Amino acid sequence: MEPVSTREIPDATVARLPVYRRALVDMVAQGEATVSSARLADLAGVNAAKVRKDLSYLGTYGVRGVGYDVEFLLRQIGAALGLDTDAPVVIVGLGNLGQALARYGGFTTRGFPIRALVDADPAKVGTVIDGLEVSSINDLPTLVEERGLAVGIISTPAAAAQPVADALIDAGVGSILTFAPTVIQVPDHIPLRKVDLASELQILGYYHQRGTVEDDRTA
Amino acid sequence: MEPVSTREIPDATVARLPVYRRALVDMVAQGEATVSSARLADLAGVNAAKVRKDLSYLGTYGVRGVGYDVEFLLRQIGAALGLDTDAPVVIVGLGNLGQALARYGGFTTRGFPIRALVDADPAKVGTVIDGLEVSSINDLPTLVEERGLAVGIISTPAAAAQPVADALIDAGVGSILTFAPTVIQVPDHIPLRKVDLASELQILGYYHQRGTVEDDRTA
DNA sequence: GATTGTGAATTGGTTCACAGCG
DNA sequence: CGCTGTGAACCAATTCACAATC
Repeated sequence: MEPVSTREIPDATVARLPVYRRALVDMVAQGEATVSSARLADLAGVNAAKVRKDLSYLGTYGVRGVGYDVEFLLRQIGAALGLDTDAPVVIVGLGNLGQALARYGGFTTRGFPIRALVDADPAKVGTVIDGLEVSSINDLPTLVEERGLAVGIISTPAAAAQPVADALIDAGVGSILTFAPTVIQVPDHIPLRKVDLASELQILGYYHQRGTVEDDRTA
Repeated sequence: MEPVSTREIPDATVARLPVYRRALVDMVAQGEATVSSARLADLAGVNAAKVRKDLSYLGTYGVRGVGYDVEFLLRQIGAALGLDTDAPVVIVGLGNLGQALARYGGFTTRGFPIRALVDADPAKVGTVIDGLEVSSINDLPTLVEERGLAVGIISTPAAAAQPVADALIDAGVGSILTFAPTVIQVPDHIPLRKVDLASELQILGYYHQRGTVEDDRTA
């Protein structure tokens, strides 16, 4: 039994794999059979050397003088990302954002079906969003067990985020994606990603200002 | 007239400034007057050396043996991020996500008021979301001029994202935040940030798999 | 005595450039 | 001949560790 992927893949590479993956999905749809690093780089918005180095961490799957087999590469990337098996998702916090995420098709499409919705507000518990009934946060342990929930999405206000994260981890959820505008602490073995909408705008603000500020002396 | 901030701030530092900023806002609310790099590091989920180095790019604002003045530091970070002046936002694409963003309070709070909503679907044009009337994409140039729109948020399907980005830039919008699951190309002088929900989950998938995979040989 | 500010060391990531191979 | 795979060179970011100084 070979392990599916043995080597360590650098973080920066891991973060680009989904982008390559999407480009490859499009290429399959177009019926293209092989792809060069230059072409894939173009579709992914990076340079060709980076594509080759990134892919080399997965294995030596290219053919010199030819390129990479599109379908094969797609499977390898999928395997590296663990997309072979579904990872059911629970969304906690059904405000504007949480409800939008619940209805958003993009997740379910590949490997991340939304299988539970949870909110602290008793008025929301029992309502149905996009065909799923909203549960109480107290039911998390049962839900995780019964539905095999693997990923928790936190879309609560900042104040609730840390207790919710704790509850998710206690209940057995294995990784967390948070939209709450606050820092949350999780044990080392729990992968955590953070999407912070307000921060994104502020970062843009910096570069915008930099670009538009007149030079003091135009010497 | 000194320029507000002259030196180049590293990208990684810029991305952390909003996090420090939020911690400082909380501290002001708690009435704390000074903060050490260690404490701020704790609140921001990073280490103290990083905080000191990051802040040193803004200027030498600390006092040895004491720490940083909370309010003063907050103002300096705000200035570095260009938060002194509002940057009105237009949201293009009012599906689930776009509508949720339109109603999401988090933006408006600090410096990024949502001032226009745009959708390609004629059935949506003229409807009102959270007090704002939805406009046609053809009206972008007029809207940008009349409302001083500075930031465009793209929450359209992938296929529409590039033309929408082009239209935003043509109309004079200065920076772009995109949620569309595709690569977009913009001229060098336009700051662009990308939030990709499906990718985030896939990245989590990698680390989850890594952590949970049994070692081949448990030697 | 406490805590900053920062050179120096280290680590991680990107890019170059070319040998290797189909 | 074309394109990959990868050492080597380069650059950016992080961390260390300690002198400066309130």
